Amino acid sequence: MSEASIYPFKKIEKKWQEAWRKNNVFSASVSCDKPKYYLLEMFPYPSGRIHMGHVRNYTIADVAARYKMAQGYQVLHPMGFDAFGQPAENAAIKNKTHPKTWTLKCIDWMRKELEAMGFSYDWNREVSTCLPEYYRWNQWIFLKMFERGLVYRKEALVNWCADCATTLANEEVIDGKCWRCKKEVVQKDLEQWFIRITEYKERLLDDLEKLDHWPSQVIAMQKNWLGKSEGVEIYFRMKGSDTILPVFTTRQDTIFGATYVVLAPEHPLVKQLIKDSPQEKEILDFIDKVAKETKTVRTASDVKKEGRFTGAYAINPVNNNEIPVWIADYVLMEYGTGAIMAVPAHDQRDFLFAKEHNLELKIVIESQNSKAGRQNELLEAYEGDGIQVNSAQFDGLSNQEAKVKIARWMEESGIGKKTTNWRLRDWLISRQRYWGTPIPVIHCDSCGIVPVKEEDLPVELPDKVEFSGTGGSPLSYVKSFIQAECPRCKGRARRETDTMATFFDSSWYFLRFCSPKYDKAPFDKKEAAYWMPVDQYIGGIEHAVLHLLYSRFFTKFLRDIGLLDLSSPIGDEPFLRLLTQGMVLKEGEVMSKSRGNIVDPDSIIKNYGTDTLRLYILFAAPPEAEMEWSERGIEGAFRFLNRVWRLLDHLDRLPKDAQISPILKKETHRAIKKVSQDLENFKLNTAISAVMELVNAIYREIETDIREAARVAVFLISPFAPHMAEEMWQRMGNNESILSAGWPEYDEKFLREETVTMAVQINGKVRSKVDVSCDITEDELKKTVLSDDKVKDRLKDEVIKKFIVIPKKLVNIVV
RNA sequence: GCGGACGUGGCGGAAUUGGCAGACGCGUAUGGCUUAGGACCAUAUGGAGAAAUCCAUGGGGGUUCAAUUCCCUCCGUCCGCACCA
Repeated sequence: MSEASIYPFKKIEKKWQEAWRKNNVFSASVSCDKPKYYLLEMFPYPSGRIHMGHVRNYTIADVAARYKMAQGYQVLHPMGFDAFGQPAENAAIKNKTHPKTWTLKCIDWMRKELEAMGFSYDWNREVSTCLPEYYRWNQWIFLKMFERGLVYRKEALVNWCADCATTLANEEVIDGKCWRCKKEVVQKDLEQWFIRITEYKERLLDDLEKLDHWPSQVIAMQKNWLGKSEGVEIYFRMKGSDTILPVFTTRQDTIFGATYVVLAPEHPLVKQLIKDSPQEKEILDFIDKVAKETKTVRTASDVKKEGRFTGAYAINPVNNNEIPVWIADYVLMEYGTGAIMAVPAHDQRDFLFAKEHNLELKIVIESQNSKAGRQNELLEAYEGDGIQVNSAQFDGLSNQEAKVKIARWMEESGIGKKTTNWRLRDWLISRQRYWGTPIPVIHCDSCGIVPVKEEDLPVELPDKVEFSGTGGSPLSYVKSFIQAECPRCKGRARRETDTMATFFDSSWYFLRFCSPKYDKAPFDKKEAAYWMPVDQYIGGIEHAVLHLLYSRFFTKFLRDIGLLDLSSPIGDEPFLRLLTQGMVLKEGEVMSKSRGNIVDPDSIIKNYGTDTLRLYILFAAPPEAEMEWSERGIEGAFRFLNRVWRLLDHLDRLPKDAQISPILKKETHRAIKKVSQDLENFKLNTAISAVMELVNAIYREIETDIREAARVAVFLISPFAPHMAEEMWQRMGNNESILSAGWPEYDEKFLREETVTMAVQINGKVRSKVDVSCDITEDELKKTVLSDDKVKDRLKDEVIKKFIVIPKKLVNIVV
């Protein structure tokens, strides 16, 4: 390749990035006469280097931002850094640098990389969550939650990652492993800080209905996570005592088939039941054994269900049958009441356990297809629908009907109560780490837990800390930090040393972007009212339940306390549209450091320029699908951009007598229409192919007057390859940035066709084609088609039964 | 087990209120331009066949004049949740 045929991307990209910065073209402000558009990407953790996932995420968004700007929207497109978190602390231990120094350096580095991609961020609005001017508002929001009873401290079994030396929220435990370090998570009894997110569960579930523009997958995942399940709590009485044992079930229709009861080993009743009994020791040993198992082992489906008989009996309240009480590892304390009624005939887990321990089995639902009397042949539990049998007054009903009636009957007779159970737990937010927002609370021996006064915020992180990397929060060794005065009694007190989970920081950053320098509240109510909700949010699917659930909760809470003024069709939901971009793969695997298959964006930018990288990453696959990295693909994108660039030469050499080509005119307007529609719907890969088609058409008509078509091509490519577009636009004689030149409009009149080629089908198979005028009548069309040689040939002796016309597309002759 | 997404050439992918399957790109082939080219230009490119033609959107079935698109069923892949009672 000769140098002359390669477009000077290095020079151009630098030139325009500087121009955009100098002229502040991406700064957003409240405007009365323009519609607003808030475009947001999930802000990155400042690891120091951007990877292809970032590139893809931010490029998708940047195209939308530039398109909306060109269309005349007032676009808010901010960027910031989710800057607290463990990697900084680990780096501190390893490199003997302070987490703050390390983080701020990484932020600088990353900001430069993002700028080199030419992204249209309003850098005046940048926020970093690790700075006191940001995290003081974390503390402020925490205090507001505290005031309203949404924050509490409780000793409980919590998830503990020994490797990270800290607690984890349920949402952070994936397959029993730590979401960050992938090491096994254990349960530990600790006193921790929780947020009562469960208070909002109904709203979090119901409002999912409003999110029409979210991927169904994310909606499903959140529903799943909230895990609403409706059933009945049934009260069993213990034989020989007044103790009541409530169990939860969604299958009250099987209550007559309950042949034993099972408690979780941790159930508080267990110790009381076995006290002084002969099997006490054996059972305590069993409980001990189960407690030592990790959750992954305990819940593995291939593990045999183990259990012990307690020696106690419970009374089934519907028929006064005495049934044995067992404990078993397959019943979990944290769900329902920690106790179940076992119906081995109609629940596979109970079935397996009953077989194992020789327990009674009683059929109460008969499948409609099966014959009665197969009790002894059961090979597995029957979990489907059917007709009630052995169920007293409910015999003969369908089980679905019985479900309703039994629930009502239980409520009326005091045997049970309709209950709704949720999977969602309260959110554990305290972490035993340094690099996070200090929880603004003081422990006083006489006053107990006392919140820090609002005017004393922020509680700043002390700079001087030791990072031993061995046990306990580094903050708990900083005497000057711990020593505090009780805000209430002024006595000597102790400052809380736990910090907040970083998901707290990211649950409201989108609101901070509306007024990032505001110092009277987390955000300016008026500014937020103008910009919110986020019109388009773009990020990875990995936050489907974590960040996206917390953010929805925060927004609702902040609205409830009157801080947020939201009036949109989605009410107190923060994100109108959500796009979850697919992952970038190499040889079918996710790019990752550990796999060593990373392609560094910097090297691509160096060799081909950022416009090529941007174009390629969007062209290779639809935004929400996975994409496979291909070096060949990069070259193809680069070739195409060079082809576009060479249009400048052809414009210089335009023949004096060049005529406007009606074909090219049509192609031009068709391209505007197609690209605009595709951009509207984030069909970016096909938008790019439409631009390619236009460029191909220009080259086919290169002898004609291509000026309009070339101008449009530059516009249409501008969201994807903004640097090249700016440069070409300028070289085509324009002084203003293409960003302020608007977006081309298409005119239907150029799209109208005089004639059209219609396919002629006989019995649904294409047999010929005819060129006809667009406004041909059906009679004339029929005549033309039937006089076509190929058709005549085919139809010789056939009788035409039907003649179907799809205007401008095809005719189908049925014989 | 429950829930979600998906299955189209050698490859990435187009086409959805049912209407010409394979747009666009990659790769490949042939030719041109060239001292040369991994640059550029032109042509071809789902499979079978000399051709007419036939076959083809994971498999099978259905609805229809017409199905990649709608329905049923089976197979397969990916993702989320899960001894959740």
